Amino acid sequence: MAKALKPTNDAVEILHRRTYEGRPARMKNLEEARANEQIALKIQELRAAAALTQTQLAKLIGTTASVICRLEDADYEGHSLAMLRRIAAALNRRVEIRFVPIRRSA
Amino acid sequence: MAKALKPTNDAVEILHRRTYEGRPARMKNLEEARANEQIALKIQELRAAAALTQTQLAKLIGTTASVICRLEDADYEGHSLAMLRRIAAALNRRVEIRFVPIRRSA
DNA sequence: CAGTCTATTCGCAATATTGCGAAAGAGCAA
DNA sequence: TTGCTCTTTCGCAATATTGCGAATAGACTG
Repeated sequence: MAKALKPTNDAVEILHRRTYEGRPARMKNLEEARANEQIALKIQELRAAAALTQTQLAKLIGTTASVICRLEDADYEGHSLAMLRRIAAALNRRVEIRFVPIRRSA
Repeated sequence: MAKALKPTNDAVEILHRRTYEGRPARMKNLEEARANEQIALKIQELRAAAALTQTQLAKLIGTTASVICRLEDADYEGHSLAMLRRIAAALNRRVEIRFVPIRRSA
């Protein structure tokens, strides 16, 4: 029968537990949801700053308004780098990606 | 600025030369290709900094080594936010996305 | 040399994202 | 009210990304 927590000095195993098993997936989803929300908001802001309607921006990047609307929905979870870049390019910007260290309090 | 070949120990510069020289097809989407390349490199760096093998990182995010290898390929064009976040989370980081204005001068 | 660990490439199925039209809601002005 | 513009939601097909094993190559050690 399996031990609840088998002894290990395998750093990978330990980190895996910490990341996926020991923790409710809720936290990760929360952070992700927040991030998605911010992306949606950012797209909205960029479009507004450029004084474009959803239809206009859609045409700029070669898609339709419903797609833009979906991207600006705070609950949308399907953001992709490809799409963000298309929008950025249309608005004369580039997508900068950084891996920022997280401070895990206690 | 001079674009003539000069001695360099800048890894990005070296990789850039190796990737683009003699491949005019790339010049079209140069910026995007370069961005993908930097992402690949960044993943490699993060993994190395964490002292992980591809297999170990793969297990951390619940996939296989071949997937990690693909992500670290400078020619890979399929980078997604979802995957970047999984990697970031495993390495105790978060993905920060910014739309930065493009300076086309000079 | 064999053995081990790591990295890379390939092919295809499974899943996720995008494309797109149609319909309807919201707001505003005449 | 009607008309107009913009936005939002829905469903499904088309495309893109991921999962994953197997095979290969490279580096290193004894």
